[in-house]
Amino acid sequence: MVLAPRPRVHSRVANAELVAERRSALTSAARELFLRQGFHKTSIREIAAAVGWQMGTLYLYISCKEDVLHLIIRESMDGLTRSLEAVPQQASALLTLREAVATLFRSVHDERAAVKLCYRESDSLLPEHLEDLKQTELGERGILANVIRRGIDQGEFRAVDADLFAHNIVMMAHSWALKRWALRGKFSLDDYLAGQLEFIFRPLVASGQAAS
Amino acid sequence: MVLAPRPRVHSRVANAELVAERRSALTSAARELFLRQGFHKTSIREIAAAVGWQMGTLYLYISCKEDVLHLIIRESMDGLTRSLEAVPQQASALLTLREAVATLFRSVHDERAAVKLCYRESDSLLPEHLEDLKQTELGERGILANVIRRGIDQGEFRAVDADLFAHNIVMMAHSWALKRWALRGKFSLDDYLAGQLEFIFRPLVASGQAAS
Amino acid sequence: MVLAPRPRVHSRVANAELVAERRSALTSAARELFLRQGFHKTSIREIAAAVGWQMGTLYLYISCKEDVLHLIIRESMDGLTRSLEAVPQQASALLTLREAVATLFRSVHDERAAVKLCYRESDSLLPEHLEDLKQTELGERGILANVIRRGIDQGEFRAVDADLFAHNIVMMAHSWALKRWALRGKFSLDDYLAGQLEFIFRPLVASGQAAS
Amino acid sequence: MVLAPRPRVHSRVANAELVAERRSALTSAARELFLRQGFHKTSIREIAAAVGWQMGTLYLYISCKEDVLHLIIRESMDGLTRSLEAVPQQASALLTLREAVATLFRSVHDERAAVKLCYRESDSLLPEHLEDLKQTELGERGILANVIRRGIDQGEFRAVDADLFAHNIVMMAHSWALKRWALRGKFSLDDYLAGQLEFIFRPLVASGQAAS
DNA sequence: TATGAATGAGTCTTCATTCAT
DNA sequence: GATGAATGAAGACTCATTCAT
Repeated sequence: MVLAPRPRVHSRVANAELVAERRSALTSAARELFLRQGFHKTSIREIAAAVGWQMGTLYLYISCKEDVLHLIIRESMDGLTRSLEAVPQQASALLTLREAVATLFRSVHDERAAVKLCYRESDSLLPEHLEDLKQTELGERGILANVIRRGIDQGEFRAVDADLFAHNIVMMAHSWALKRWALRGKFSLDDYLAGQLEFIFRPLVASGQAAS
Repeated sequence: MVLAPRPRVHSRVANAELVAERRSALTSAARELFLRQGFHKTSIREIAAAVGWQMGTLYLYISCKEDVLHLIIRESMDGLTRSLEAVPQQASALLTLREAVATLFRSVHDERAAVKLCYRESDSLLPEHLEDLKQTELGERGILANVIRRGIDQGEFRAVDADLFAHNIVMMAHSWALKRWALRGKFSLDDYLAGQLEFIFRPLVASGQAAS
Repeated sequence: MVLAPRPRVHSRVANAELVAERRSALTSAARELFLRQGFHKTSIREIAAAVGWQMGTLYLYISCKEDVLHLIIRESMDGLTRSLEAVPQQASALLTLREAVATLFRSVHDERAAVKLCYRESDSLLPEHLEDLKQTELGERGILANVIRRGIDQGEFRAVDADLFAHNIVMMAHSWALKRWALRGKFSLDDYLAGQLEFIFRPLVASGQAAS
Repeated sequence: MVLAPRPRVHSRVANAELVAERRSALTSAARELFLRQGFHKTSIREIAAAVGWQMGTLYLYISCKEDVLHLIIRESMDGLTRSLEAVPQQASALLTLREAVATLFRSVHDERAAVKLCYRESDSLLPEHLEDLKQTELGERGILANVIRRGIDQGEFRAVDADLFAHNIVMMAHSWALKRWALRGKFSLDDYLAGQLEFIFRPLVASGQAAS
């Protein structure tokens, strides 16, 4: 499959280091604003003020408001993917998957602001940025699905639908960011992880006893 | 627990029947617009035009733009709750839950437009309307959790965390609306339901064999 | 030849009389501003202030800044065409042409503001409005050319190129508006008309003596 | 009459040769842009990019955007004047005028881009630059008027108003640049020249037969 | 001489809401 | 109960120009 090249955000400034530095300041200021008041209710002026820039300076580093959202989301999603890819592939698919799930949950927890933004504001993204986001998410799911497939091949796991299973795991992680209001108070992140691991491994391991 | 009274949308028109009739026309026109282009990108003018009203008329039946969103979401969510409450409580918790899950998935499928709106635009709701939405969702989860608890009490189910389990089921349903782009093409609704039932009942029934 | 339908300026207001009245106030205020400071240097805010409206009100009657320019130009050009069409067709082509030229010069004098705008700002017009302007100008030229052709057919005029001749007459008229700085001081409008009539009829009448 | 000294465009660079060379590159790049999209719709950034300079470099050779327009227009108009002045003064005023008209038409054809700019954008010029342009145009008209006056004095031409006549000739030339859309398709430049010569000499020569 | 990041006032346009009729 | 013209603050984005390096 030929993937479209990942979309780039245009900058009027040539110096790549400077661009990276400035954009980092930009995203961390804007992320907070977007999360607090949403993309549409945040004005470009507020963003500039939050970073401490003038309006014109802002537009040296982006070309439209949507770019800011894209930068925030991409930064988080890429970090999340990298964490997942960094999980070492152990001989045991089960142990690998356990580690991957824990990593995923923790990353989503760290990036919960961005994850919420993805669900709330993805329709504000430019089409190519939305497509990029979808591909990234499919990539993450794919990493999990591959571990599951390996476990099935190795006889560790029952022959479940790996894609659907991976989808469920991703949604478990995302819902920690999306539904904190419904979970927080009852669960800490570790509680939540432990609880969900039970539901993940119970249907996966043949004997019915979850890995502990 | 004392619940806040459900918020009402103020109307300048006295005749309750007329109000209901007009609002029904309003929501069905607006739902489509909101889904297609989002709440913020849809102007109140477009909505009026879509229903065939003048601007002034619109404001006889609502008091602000956010009311329209609330009306749409509440209508769908209430319908969804009613469907779930209508599922008959059979002696077997397992059969009851099966039926409830199927009902939930099908309702979410029918109301997928509104479900997407809930995730995308819930921050555009007025605070009291958002709170109402959350309570409604907790109510749905509670219905499922109660069936699960009954199953546990009756010895049909393993002693899982009923709330967390119910939460997972709700997210499975919602993700059918939220992630159609990632599932459609691989699954029909029935495929999806069948696949997820496997994952639902496998960890629930003691022997490890899913109900079929 | 099939002409494109004349472009209409969209208005959000239904009442046609009101639209006409408001637009008349609009154009007379904007004409002066555009003439004094040019289209680009005149802000839409200034226009609104000059008519005594709020910004929103302005956009009830036009849909973009370019519409204002178009309204001004079309109003003048249409008036000019009507004046020319109103010149009675006498038996003598020569007398008819004399009258038409005088009418044209006087109309251009009256509408000199708009004529200057046409030359200066025509590139600011929307493409369809520019095309409309060109057609209108060709129409005016055509009226003169037809009289000339009739004179040739009737043996009153020498067999000149009627289109080119009409073009020259139109440019004589327009240059009264365009080059006042180069003519005024030396010529009054009547002087200018008398002088140009000499140059118009000298090459036209066979014997060489201009009509007086 | 004492003329104001011709306005100079200020440059921060001392080396006169370098300035001339750079400005030549500047005007040829900007002329095209201005003609294609107009003065106001062309940004100083686009101009810099078209010449291949940085923003700062541009401002070493001009002091404001209007200077660029002035440089373009003055360059063309001066060339046009020089062409006209280079026409040899033959004994026959008629032959001299013929040659001058042909030269004028051809120069305007070559410089039609700049001529259009003069009419469209002259109001964007700084006042002193506009005045300079007017003086230049009056100078051109004066050259023609002088030939006509000589012809009258020598008894070759009828006693017409030389200034008005010269004005008409200039407008004939300019309208080739301004109204190509209305003439092109019917006339080549040579056709147009031949046709207009007829109208020029017919009222000028006593007997009524045009010079051929 | 050349660079290029920074400035900040300014641009056109939109839109939720009101109220006299 | 219905109308629809009017409001005016707010929106995103541009751009000629400068100045420290």
